[in-house]
Amino acid sequence: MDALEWYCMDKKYTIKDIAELAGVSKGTVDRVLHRRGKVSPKALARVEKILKEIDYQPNPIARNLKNNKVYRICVLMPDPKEDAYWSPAVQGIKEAAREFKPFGVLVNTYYYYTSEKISFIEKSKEALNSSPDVLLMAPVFQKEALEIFKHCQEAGVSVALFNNLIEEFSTQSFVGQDLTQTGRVAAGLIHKLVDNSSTIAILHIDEEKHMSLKENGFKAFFEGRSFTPEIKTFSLQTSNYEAFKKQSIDLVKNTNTISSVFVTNSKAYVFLKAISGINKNLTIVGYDLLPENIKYLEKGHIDFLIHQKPKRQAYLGVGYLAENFLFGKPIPEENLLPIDIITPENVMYYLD
Amino acid sequence: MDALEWYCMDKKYTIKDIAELAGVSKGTVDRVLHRRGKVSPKALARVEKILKEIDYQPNPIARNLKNNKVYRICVLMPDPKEDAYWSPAVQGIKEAAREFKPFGVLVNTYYYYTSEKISFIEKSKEALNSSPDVLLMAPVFQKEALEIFKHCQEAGVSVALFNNLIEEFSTQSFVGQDLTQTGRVAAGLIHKLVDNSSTIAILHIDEEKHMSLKENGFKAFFEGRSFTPEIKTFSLQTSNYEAFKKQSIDLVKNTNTISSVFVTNSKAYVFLKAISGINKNLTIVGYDLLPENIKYLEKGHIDFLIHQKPKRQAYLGVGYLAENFLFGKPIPEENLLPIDIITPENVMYYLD
DNA sequence: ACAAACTATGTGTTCGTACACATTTTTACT
DNA sequence: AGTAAAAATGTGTACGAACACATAGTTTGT
Repeated sequence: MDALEWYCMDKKYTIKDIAELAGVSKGTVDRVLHRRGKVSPKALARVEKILKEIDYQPNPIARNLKNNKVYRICVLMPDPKEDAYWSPAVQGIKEAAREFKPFGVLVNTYYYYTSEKISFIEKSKEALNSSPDVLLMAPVFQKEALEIFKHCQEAGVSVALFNNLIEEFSTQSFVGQDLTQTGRVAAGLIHKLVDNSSTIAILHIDEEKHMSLKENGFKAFFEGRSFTPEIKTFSLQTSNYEAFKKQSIDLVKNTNTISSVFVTNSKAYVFLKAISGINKNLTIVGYDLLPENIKYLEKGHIDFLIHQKPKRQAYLGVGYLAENFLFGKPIPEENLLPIDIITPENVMYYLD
Repeated sequence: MDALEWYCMDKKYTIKDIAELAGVSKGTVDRVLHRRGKVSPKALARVEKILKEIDYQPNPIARNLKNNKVYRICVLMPDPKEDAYWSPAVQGIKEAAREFKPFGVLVNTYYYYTSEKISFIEKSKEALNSSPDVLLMAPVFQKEALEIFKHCQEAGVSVALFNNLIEEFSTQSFVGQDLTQTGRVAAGLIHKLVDNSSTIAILHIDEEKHMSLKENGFKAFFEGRSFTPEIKTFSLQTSNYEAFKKQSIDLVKNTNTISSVFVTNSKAYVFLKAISGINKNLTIVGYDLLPENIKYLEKGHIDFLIHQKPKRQAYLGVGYLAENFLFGKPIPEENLLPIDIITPENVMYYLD
C-alpha cells in the first residue's frame, strides 16, 4: 500500500466536499444526512450515490463543538470512609472527571452509608436535585435502587450502574464483575494448592448480599469433579471483635482439618490479624488490594487476592458516559471486567 | 454541594469570557495564552489575574477543529502469519484505527519477518516513504532498530515502541511489559505448586532474545530464600520436529525429578503436543493466550498462562499517539502493563 | 395569466480556538 | 511639533457540522 493509495482511501471528506461532488449545496447534503426531507428525488439520488462511494463519517469533533452543551454526571456510591474498598473507586471517578472536564463533562459525587439504607435514598434525592443528565451509581441495596430508578425515570435522568448489578435493570448500562465467576476462580486456585483430602473453609465476614454469589461459584467449581473436598461455610461478625477473634481462632485451631480459607470480601486482613498468634500454614485466598491485604500478601500469609478493580469500574463508568455524550460512542450494556489474580510478584502493576 | 455552587465552580469559560472580564480583546488574551508577546505589562497583568482566578483550560475540541490536520501513524510489526502471538496485536491496531479514523487519524500497518532481519529494515523504509507523523514499532532486532531510529530522525518522523523495549531508546514512548518480572511471577506460581525438593525446568523453545530476561527473573525469585529448588535450563529447536519431540520426551521421562516446566514463550503447546503420549503429572506455566495454549489450559495440562497482552499493547500504542495528536494529552514515557495470571476460570475475560 | 402556496435549494451564522491582518496607540527622532 | 517607526490592541476569518432563514423554483387555484 503506497502513499497515493493511502491518500485516496482515507481523504477526510466534509459535507462541503460531498456537496461539491454531488453538485448541490451543503444544506441539501445536510437534509439528506439527517432525513429532514424537502429534497428532490434527483438530488437525493446524487447525494446518496456520493455517500455510498466515499463512506462518509461526520467529524465528531465539529459535531460536538456545535452542540456545545455542558453534561452533568452525578455519581452515587458508598462512602469510602466507611469501607476502604471504595477508595480506589473515588480515585477512578476523580481521574475521569479531570480528564473530561475540559470537554465540558462535569462530575459530582455523593456518598451514602451502607449502614443506613435511608442515606442511599436521601443522597440520591440530593443528586437528582442538581438535575444531572445521568446518575451513575453503585447500588448496594436492591429494593432501594429500584425506587431510586423510578425517581430518575420521573425526572428524565438516565441511570448507569457500576460494581453492583441490579437484576431487574436488565436494560441499563453496567460495569462490574461476574461475582459468581470470581468464586470459581478462587476455587480453581485453592484446588491447585491443597490436596483433596483436606477441608476448605468459606469465610463470610460481616455478611453482605454479594457474598453468596461468590460462595455459589466456589462450590460450583467442584461439582462434577471426581474428587471433591469437604467445604465448610462460616459466617462471622466483627462488630464484637473479641467474639470474632475467638471464633476465628477456634476455626483454625479446633477444626484442624482445615487447610485453606476463602474469604469472600476484602476483610481477609481482619481474619489474619485475629489469628496472628497461631502458627499454622493456611492457604488463603481473598479479595481486593487494600493496603492491609497487600501487606499479608507480601508476607506470604495470603496466597492470592482477587482484584475487583473498583478504580477501573468507576473510571469506565464515567468514561463510557462521557464518550457517549461527546462523540456519540455507544455505551456497552454489560461490561464484565477481567478477574485479575494477584500475587506478590504482580501486585505493583495493579496499584494506582 | 448544591446546583448553584456547581454552576459557579465549573462554568466553562471561553477566551471571549476572559477578554470581557479583563477588559481587553480576545486577540490580546490569545497572545497572553500563547506567549506571543506584543502585550503591554498592564494588559498582561490583568489577563493573568483573571486566568489565575478561573483556572482556564482551553476547549480541546475547538482547538483540534482548528488544527484540522490528518495525522498518519505507521505501525511496523512482525507478520502474524509467522507467529500467531502477533494476531491479537493486529486486532488492537485495527480497533484503534477504526476508533480514531473519524477524528482524522490514519493508521497503516507494515509487517516484517522475524526470520529475515533485512525485511525489518526494508519495511521500515517502505513505511517512512509514506512520510507518516510517527512510526510505532515492535522491534525484535536491537541493532536494526537503532538504524531505523536514525532514519526516522533524519526524516523528522518520531518513534514510539510497543512490546519490545530497546534500551538505548530511553527517551522514547513504550508500551509493554517488564519481562524480567513476568519470570518472577511464573516462579512465584510454580513455587506455590511444587515442593522444594523437586527440580524445575526452564524451557526455551526456539530461543529469542527476550527469553533470557524471563529466565533471569525466574531465578531471581529464588535468590535469598531459605529453600531453593534445583533449576535446570533447556533450549530446544522445533525446526527439526522429530529431534525436538525426542528431546522433549527425554526431558520428561529420563530427567525424572522434574516436576514442573516454565516455558518462556508462547510455545508451551508445542511441548505438550510432543509429550502427549506420556502420562506424567507436570506443573506447567507458559505464556500467551494462543488458542492451542488455551486448549491445554482448559484440559488442565497447563496450570497458568501469563498474558502479555499484545492486543492491549498495540491498542494503547496507537491510542496514546492519537489522543496526543488530537487533544494534546501527554504520552506516558514507559507504560508497563499488568502481568495477568490466567487460569481456566478467568481466561474468557481476557479474550477478544 | 398571475398571485398565492408550496417545495426545493442555497446562504449565513454559531460553537471556541488560532492566527492573519487591520487599526489604534505609543515611542523616537528630526 | 510633526512624522515615521514600533508596539499594542482589536477585528475578522477558517475549521466542520448543524440549523435557521432567505431565496429560487414549481405547482395550484381563480
